[in-house]
Amino acid sequence: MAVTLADVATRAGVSAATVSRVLSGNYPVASATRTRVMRAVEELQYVVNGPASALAAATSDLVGVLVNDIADPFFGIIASAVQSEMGTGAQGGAGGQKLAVVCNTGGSTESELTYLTHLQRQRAAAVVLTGSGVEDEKHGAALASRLRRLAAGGTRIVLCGRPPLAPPESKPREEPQRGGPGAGTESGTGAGSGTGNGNGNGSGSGNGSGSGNGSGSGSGTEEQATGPRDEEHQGPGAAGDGIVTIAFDNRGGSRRLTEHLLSLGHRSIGYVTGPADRTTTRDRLEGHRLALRAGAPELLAQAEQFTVHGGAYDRSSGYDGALELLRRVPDLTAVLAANDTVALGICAALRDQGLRIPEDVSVAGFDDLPFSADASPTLTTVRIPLHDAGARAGRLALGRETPPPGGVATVRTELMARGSTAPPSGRRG
Amino acid sequence: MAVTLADVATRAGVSAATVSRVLSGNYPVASATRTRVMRAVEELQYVVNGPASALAAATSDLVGVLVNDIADPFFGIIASAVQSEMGTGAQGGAGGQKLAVVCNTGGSTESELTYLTHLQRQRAAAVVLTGSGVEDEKHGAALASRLRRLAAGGTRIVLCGRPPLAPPESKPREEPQRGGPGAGTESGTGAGSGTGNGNGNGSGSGNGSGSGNGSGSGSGTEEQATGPRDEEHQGPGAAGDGIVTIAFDNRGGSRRLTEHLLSLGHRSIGYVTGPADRTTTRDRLEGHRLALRAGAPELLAQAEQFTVHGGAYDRSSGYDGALELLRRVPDLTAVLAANDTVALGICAALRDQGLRIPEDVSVAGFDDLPFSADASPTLTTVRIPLHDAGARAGRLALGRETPPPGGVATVRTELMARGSTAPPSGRRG
DNA sequence: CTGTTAGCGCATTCAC
DNA sequence: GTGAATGCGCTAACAG
Repeated sequence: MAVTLADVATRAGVSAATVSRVLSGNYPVASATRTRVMRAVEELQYVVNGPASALAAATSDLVGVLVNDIADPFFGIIASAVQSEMGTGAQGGAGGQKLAVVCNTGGSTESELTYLTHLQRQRAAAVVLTGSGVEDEKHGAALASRLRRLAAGGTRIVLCGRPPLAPPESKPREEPQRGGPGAGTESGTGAGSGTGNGNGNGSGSGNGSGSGNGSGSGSGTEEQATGPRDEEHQGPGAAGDGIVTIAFDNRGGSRRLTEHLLSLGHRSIGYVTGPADRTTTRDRLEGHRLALRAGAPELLAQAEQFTVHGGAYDRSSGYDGALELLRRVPDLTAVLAANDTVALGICAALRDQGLRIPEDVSVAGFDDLPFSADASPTLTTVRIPLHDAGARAGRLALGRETPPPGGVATVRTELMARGSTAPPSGRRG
Repeated sequence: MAVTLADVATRAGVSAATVSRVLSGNYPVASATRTRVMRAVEELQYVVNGPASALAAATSDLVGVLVNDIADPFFGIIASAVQSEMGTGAQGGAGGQKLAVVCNTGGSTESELTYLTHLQRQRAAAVVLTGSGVEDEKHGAALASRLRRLAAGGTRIVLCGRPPLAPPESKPREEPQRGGPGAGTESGTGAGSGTGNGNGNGSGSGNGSGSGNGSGSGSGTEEQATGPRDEEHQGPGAAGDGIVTIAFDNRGGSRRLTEHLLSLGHRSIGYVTGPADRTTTRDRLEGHRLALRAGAPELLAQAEQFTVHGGAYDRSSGYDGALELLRRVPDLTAVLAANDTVALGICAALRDQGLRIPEDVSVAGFDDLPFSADASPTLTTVRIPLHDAGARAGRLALGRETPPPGGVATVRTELMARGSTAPPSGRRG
């Protein structure tokens, strides 16, 4: 059915072994025969049989990039960046080329596992998981074990945009995804939940670097291992298993965003979250609550009433959420969105209700996707260096960059204050 | 290094063949042994070796989806739809599962070819090429030959969102990508058209089908082969080589859009195109010109002055293009964009110039991406059923749907008249 | 229904 | 430098 190595060999008057050597390039071959072989390859339009090659060599050139929603530019940008790093193989020839393929899980845990299985079947060279993970204990365990098995099999694993894996054996108690016990992760999930009030952050005292971290939030720091430095030698999911992660400082960014609103004078701030069980959703909400606790603790009591749990990171989630918020809190002066896309939906809903942005209500998103700067009004949001993060993930996947200490790096996020936020101004008559 | 079929076999006390049979599922096996094998698989955490399997079976479960820009929702939506069709294998088990992976070419021809090579290496089950193709004669030939070779090797090829391949030997003269000379189906396009006005329809006389070509070459019709029915048995790229294509009626949609503007009273209409060498760019521009020819022929003379050739399908292309247009034509009353993203850039530029939309200048996009309906003002555009088209492409790729007659189907596009277009109104004082 | 026997196409030892 | 073996892990005929 197809031309094989042997065909090329006969055509070139050499042995199959020689052809193989010429093709792989990493072996001394007389330039005379080399050209002869190359010519035969050309003439026969020979294309290596991947499976056979992979079987014999026990390696593949596939690099999988898992994304939650391929129609969302957030992932597109990351995936594109990852892939941009693949082309530049060390070898000039087609030798070191890796094939970056993106797999769309749609945010489904089963789909995620299925893709991982496929990738494992193909003996993928690396796998990059992007975006928020699902906070399900069972899935978390299944995912972690499969990932570790993959890593053990030689596949490089990179987490990009989600927290590091929970440690293997440490009996997970309440915070499957989070760091060790010491980590004052009050917040962990919890925060998100109810008013989370009362509880002055467990970590309280001991800054516990962990999440709680009232203060400047250590999160902002680039290149810093997320794991509690002061506790063990290496944080959770540390280099031990070779799985490296590039986390986003969602919490810190979210916190700064709310501080921005607070400083503008807002005291009636709504929040439309992302899907309930996602790490990103939780982190951003936590950041918001942290800012409230620090800057306007009196708002914490009713926090839950000002929070609508959106079902997805999409436009309609924002649209419906805004409507619901308006119903609950007629005198709302600002709304925070799970991300930029949700923010756009919120804007649409507000406009449909005859409200002006930002005169009547301020709106802010998260991510700073390209369209945010062009929206009308321009959207205040939190910028995540998605491209840089993706590119780094790509390099890490290729082993072209040394992993950060502890196996975890957190990229900084930046507040982008733009036209959609302004001081509240005693709305409508 | 890894557990193999043989390991599972011994563990289960059966032969490797039996294990293989239960795993592939398509063979009678005693349910007793089946469960025994399954248990062994579980216990050993066995995962099939893809390369070995593919080598032995001479088939793979990979389906490649090539896109020009993964960060663009246009492609994300199509890719997502394609992939949504993969899951539902006929078999209940993990048997029929195909792995849809998307490959980001970045619009580069070399990259496109490279990915195709990789996919050919992997003996992909199918390949779906989405979005506009590059109008380069040399590349077109290289691409066509590689595609045909792939098809010959058993890989199903589906073109989605681009015109069918040019016929193999027919010496391409001026229109490498286009159908035969006879193609007179103009009606297609015009038909749906709004005002359906006079429609001079160039086809009348000369109809050179070529670029200038008044004649539209039947884009509009759904399910109709693009190729000239009346000429040969099958049009270009017809089922002959097994390559099936789902084309978008870009020309017809664009034409209707311009007719909409014309009927609103606009006579000073600018156009910011997409990249110069793309089929989509050309088709949309042609539709625009067709509408002008039919509805306002006097504008044709200066058409080129009203046209800015954008460098990409992105925001900045629109921003810069609008500025340039304003410079050339101060009294511009409307601007058409290559697509929605470009339109947003145009809107931003206009606003930055103190112009109101649509009071001062009307703007329209193309594609009707999700954000277009939420833009402010809501964006007039042309809707392409991207999801449906992608899903169909997916089914075709899996062989789960019979190809359209002639191997080519054209999906209809629909004018979405919204808030960004209005009658011109003697702008600014 | 299940075990045996052959390769699938290529990358590697080894000899020469 | 190059050719001749060997086996990667699995599937697909054949037997039984």
